Amino acid sequence: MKIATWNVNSLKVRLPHLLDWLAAAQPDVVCLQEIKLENEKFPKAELEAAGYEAVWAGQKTYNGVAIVSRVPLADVQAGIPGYSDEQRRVISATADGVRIVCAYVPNGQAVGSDKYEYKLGWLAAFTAWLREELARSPNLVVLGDYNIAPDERDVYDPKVWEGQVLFSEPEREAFRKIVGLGLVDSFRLFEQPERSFTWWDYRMNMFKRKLGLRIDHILLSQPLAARCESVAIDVGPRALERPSDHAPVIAALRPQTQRTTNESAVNGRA
DNA sequence: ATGGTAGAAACTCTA
Repeated sequence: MKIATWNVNSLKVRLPHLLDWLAAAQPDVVCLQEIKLENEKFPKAELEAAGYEAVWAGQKTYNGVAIVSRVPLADVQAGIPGYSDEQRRVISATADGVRIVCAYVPNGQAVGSDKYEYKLGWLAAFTAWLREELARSPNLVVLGDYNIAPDERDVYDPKVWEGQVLFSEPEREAFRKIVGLGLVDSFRLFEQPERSFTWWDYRMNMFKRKLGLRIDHILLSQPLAARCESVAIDVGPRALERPSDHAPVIAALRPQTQRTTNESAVNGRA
């Protein structure tokens, strides 16, 4: 199974990019963030025509998440149970025996701001819930826009970003706590190019200058990490006209029945 | 030190 995450920054604007990318990358599941549209305006028919079903939790103007899949989705749940939040940031479903949590972590705006406090409180609630979810579902993937660069390697200039929102120590500590539940940052299971990023500010030609952050992540439970054979950032869509400011990240998982030592190709489609 | 861009919406907020 190929599973991906992509903050599309408006699904209305980015639908052509998404449809092109589905055809090119052939993911089985794509988790979307910042769809920025009301539930009634979700492009269900367009995705169905491409062979994908979807579940979503949208709202007007801001936030909004969706899971798009060509594998049947079951047990859909929106939000963090017991955490009241008007902002649509989480949707979960099960596909092919894998429990999928699609998350859009708050941005936090600036260290010390009200939004930053909301981000840390949100992360605490998210983490407490994930602990239970992981106990219920050993095959768990928690993916999305975390709005946290966990390591110095994940920031184009750690000196510039030290103490700044997206890279501040409390945020990175919150990320480590999530990983500490027993999850793996799948991207780092494999050798990766230097300066691998998933987000580049629209301003100041940051993408062309290759100055970005790695803030979108695919965290896998141990059983899924054992099945993971590749993880990559696809910068292609970020280079298109009128792009999202984020690039998709895609992970390939071997089938559950296959031995982890088996080297036969299961990702034959490019 | 500021502003630079993009999206949605509506003259501003969020990222």
